[in-house]
Amino acid sequence: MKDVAAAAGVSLGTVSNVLNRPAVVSAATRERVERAMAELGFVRNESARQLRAGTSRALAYVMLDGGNPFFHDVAEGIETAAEDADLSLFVCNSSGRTEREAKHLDRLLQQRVQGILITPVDPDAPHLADLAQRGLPFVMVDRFSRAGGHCSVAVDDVLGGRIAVEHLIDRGHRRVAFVGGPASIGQVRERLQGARAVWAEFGMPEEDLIHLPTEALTVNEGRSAGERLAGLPSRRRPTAAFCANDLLALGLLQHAVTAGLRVPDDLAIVGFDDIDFAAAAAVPLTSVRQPRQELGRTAARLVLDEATNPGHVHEQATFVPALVARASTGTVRR
Amino acid sequence: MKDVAAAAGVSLGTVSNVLNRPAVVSAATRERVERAMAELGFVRNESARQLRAGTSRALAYVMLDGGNPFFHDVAEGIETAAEDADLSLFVCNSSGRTEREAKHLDRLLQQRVQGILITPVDPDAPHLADLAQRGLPFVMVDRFSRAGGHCSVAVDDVLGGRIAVEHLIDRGHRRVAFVGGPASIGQVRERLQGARAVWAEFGMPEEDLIHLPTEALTVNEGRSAGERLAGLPSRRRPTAAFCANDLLALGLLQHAVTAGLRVPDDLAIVGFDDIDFAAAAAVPLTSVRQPRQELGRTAARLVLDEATNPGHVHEQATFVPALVARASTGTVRR
DNA sequence: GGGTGGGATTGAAATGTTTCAACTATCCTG
DNA sequence: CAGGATAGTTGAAACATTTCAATCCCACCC
Repeated sequence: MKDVAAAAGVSLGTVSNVLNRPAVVSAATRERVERAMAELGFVRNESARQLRAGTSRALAYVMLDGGNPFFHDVAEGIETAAEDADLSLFVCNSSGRTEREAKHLDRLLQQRVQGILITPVDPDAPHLADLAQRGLPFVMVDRFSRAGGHCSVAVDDVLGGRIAVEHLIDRGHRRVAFVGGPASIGQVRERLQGARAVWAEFGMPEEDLIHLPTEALTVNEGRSAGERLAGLPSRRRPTAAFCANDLLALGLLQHAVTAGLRVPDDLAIVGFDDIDFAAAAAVPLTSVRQPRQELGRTAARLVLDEATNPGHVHEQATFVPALVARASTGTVRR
Repeated sequence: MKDVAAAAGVSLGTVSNVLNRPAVVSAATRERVERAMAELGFVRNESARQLRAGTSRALAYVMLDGGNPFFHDVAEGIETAAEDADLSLFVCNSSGRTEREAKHLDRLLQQRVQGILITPVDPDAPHLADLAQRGLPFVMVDRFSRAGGHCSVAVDDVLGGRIAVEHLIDRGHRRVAFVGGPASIGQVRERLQGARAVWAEFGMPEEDLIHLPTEALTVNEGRSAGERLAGLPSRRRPTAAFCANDLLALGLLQHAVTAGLRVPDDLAIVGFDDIDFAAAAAVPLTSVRQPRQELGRTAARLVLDEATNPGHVHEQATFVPALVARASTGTVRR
């Protein structure tokens, strides 16, 4: 800026005015300054601006699993909202590892981001409580914590579980597997809880809703669950599976097809999230849709409100999931 | 830092020493300062550090399509390398839109990142030339530009096209479709070029390698290509398709299966990239593998070399793609 | 007791912006 | 023509850190 000022024959303050309050400087000077900037290839130094401002013009989203398209879609939603507010978005990926998450948060704190959106590995981890108590605006995405003291955005997972299993009962299934784990993930617990609730309401025997636990919510784990499922004695073998997310469902689907099972006739499958690959699977996957972009946009809205509005009150936004029925549960069982 | 210094009864300089050269300060003072930092919840201000240092401790990757898992894997590779060098990585997504890419680059320039890795929308866009001429280290990932003046990292796409089509010829196919577009994407052109080269070398008639153009490299476009393919008169209809990437291949696969075609018997399919979903498809997809993480790691290595080593010379790293044969091309045609 | 060496600490400058009170020049009004 | 309003411009302070030359203090040696 000093060089620009010299080149244009004006003071530093004027250059700053051109940048920040163009209206107050005369057209002629403005033009001269702008030409000087172009000639010198001037680029504003963001760190100096930040230092002066005390905060960076950025939000951050720390996502749980970059390999899961679901989170990518959430990030898209956040990004559109951030763009509207003229903020940058830093996207970080904890890959499900607590220490990586902590490292990212640490860095973001040092960057003085305006707010943090996070889908945490563990919603009750102490480093999250630190954040809140530091007064940094933050919003939990797709998770709740017992603690409170912050906003959160998620769908009603219990309801999602109910919808999925009710759909299967509707289709005539009387023995159903719930595929998902580990139980440390709140989502998994709640989806299972919803599943069990409808199951009981329809008067089905408890032991006919079989829980096949997995170690993670990945395609690989879905395949391995498929193997275990195939290994069950045929009179105990479920005719349908409700998977805690679409990656599991895709893995299970793949195993089923390779093993020569017909989907949905031999095995019906319901996933969760409704990622784009679900519709694109060779047997298009019935899934419980979450409003992914909407989730992201709302989260961004909340964090911005917390950052700018002194009268902000924390809010737990809950969205309603919806069943998207496709071929993988297509036929009614006799 | 001022507060910390006051609390610990030392000068600013000493606090800085504790942070940056702990060895020079006596154990007792260090301990006192560290306690003060903990008590006050001190967090280093990154913008001030940057302002002083003149550059941020970060790299950036601007990817072309966040919805394509391929780029996510590349980003993972970059991130591991960045972590080793103790740098942050900013991941941005241009979503294939030039103006968004330009906006991201502009921001990154303002942030004074140490280097930029980019899979550009158009490798010859003027704003990329600007970068190079500004002296900012940057590396093109998965793309080449005619211009030179920078490093790049990619696989040999012509060879990839050769491998794919040779595999199909091997399997007995005599009429093959190439699915991909738009031609503005260098990758697409080169993969097609490789395909045509082997096709000619094996003495096949040119008109039996049919180009089905697409508007983008997405699952949806793959499906629509499937419709066009099914619409061909049966004596012109190919028995196999080589798709410019896996998303197209998955879309095509889905359409084929829904339309009642058997894969690979009625239609064999080869994709490109070997993303995780390829193996997980209901008919596991034969694909040309790119070393995705390796690509990212190498790109990061190159940009760091350019940033730190004054004797740096630009390098065009080329990797060799490999065929991963799976069920979608499983049987030899009579 | 004076001098030396070295470890520990300090103070000041520098980094590139933004902001705001103060200043100048110009024009208008009575 | 004095006085005041207005538009445009300026200068200095502040932001939080790092660096480095300078200083201080102490132990040790002759």
